[in-house]
Amino acid sequence: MKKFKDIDLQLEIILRGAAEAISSEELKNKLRRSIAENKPLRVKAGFDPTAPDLHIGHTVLLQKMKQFQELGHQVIFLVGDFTGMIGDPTGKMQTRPPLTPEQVQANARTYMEQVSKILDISKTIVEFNSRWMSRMSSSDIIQLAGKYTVARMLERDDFQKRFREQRPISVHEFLYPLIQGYDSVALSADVELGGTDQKFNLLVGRELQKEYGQEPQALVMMPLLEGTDGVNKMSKSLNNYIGITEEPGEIFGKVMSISDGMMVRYYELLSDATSDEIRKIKTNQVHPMEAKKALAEELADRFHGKGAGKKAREEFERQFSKGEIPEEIPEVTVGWESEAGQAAASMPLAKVMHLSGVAASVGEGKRLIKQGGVELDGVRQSDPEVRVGPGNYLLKVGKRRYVKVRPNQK
RNA sequence: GGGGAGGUGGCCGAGCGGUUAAUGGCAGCAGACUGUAAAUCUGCCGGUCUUGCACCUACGGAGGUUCGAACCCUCCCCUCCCCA
Repeated sequence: MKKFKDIDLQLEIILRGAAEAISSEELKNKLRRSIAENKPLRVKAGFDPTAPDLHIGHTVLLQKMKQFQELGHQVIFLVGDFTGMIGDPTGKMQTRPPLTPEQVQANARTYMEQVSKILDISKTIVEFNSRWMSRMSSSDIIQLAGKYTVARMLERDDFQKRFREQRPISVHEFLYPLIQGYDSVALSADVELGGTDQKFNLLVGRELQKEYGQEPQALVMMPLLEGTDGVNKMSKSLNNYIGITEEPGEIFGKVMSISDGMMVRYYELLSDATSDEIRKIKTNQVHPMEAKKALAEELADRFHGKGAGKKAREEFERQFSKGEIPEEIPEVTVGWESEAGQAAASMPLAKVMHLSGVAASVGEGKRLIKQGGVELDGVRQSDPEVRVGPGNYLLKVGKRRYVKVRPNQK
């Protein structure tokens, strides 16, 4: 009974969806040896401890880790708590405030909770790079820094660009790739997984492993997932993300709102669909909307358990295909009070909207009414000054926001 | 150590003494069209109310000059560049 599948099958699974591998030849050799020695590969992937709220963009990497795991390899989930103090210079050049050990622990727990939706945690090694980094002395660090040259450091696109444009590069930013690379040494990684934006850092890992007498790790790079806007990479700060802890209906809805082009990409990077199924979608043999619903259902299921997707889908169809009101609507209690704290006979609808949280301000409420975006008990409102007395109301704002208003009168 | 540039609404970026709550772009929101898609078009886009060309808050911070300052002066904080 073989523990590992044969090389070509493994390789095919590993490279599926990957943007680049360095090199597939090396990877193949490592797999061959793994089979021969009946020894799993040590597969490392690093995560930043500052943002414990994962979105589906992060799961591209996690899916890949899961595939390694299912192939019988040892996956190492590395929390870059030490590197977090530096802040990866990729893209933004802001140094981040260092996290306290308690924060790191708390974040790590949250991480694990979310990651367990994809990975088998019991088979995952979780490491913190502070374990070895915080023990390094200044001279150790100087020694580490001595393993790499400035010229090579400047090969990095980001540094090169900033150097050319005479924008600042802090010296400590050079340490980031070195430490990330050293992590591979400390973990004796056979493979490192990362986004394409990590290419330079991953390559440094290979160099350092050579310096420290290890065989360089193979690299598997996954593309960065674009956000729901279809343009920028998915990120919380751009508010174009789909969080994995979001409600199934929310996940379903957000998937439905992406463009058809993005849908194909999401299929390739997130779905368990076979390449044959994906090809059918690409060639329009499936109605794009149907394909999108299937994807939305798959993802809702993944993060909320089997069945959640179907329920979200039914809810979605009721609300949008049939135009019915949703089953579950949040209720908000609103107090009808005048400034003096007395019970008021009536209040502007716009104010009710503000108090119930569907409008950021009374002014915005009026604006929404004026623009025809507000329905009260199914009747579209047009007068921004309408007043309503205390009572139970069903308020609809825009296409999808519903709220039930309950009075709270003293 | 010396010299210079700059900090404006979520972001980018105009304005440089008085109709400036502040041009424009992006993002966002609403409407139309749809498949809650894209593209497109339209409108909105600091807050409050007694809806007035009203009041409050806002152009890094604190003072000052002025009838009046985002715009001028002083001090402070911060960022960046050049020379050494």
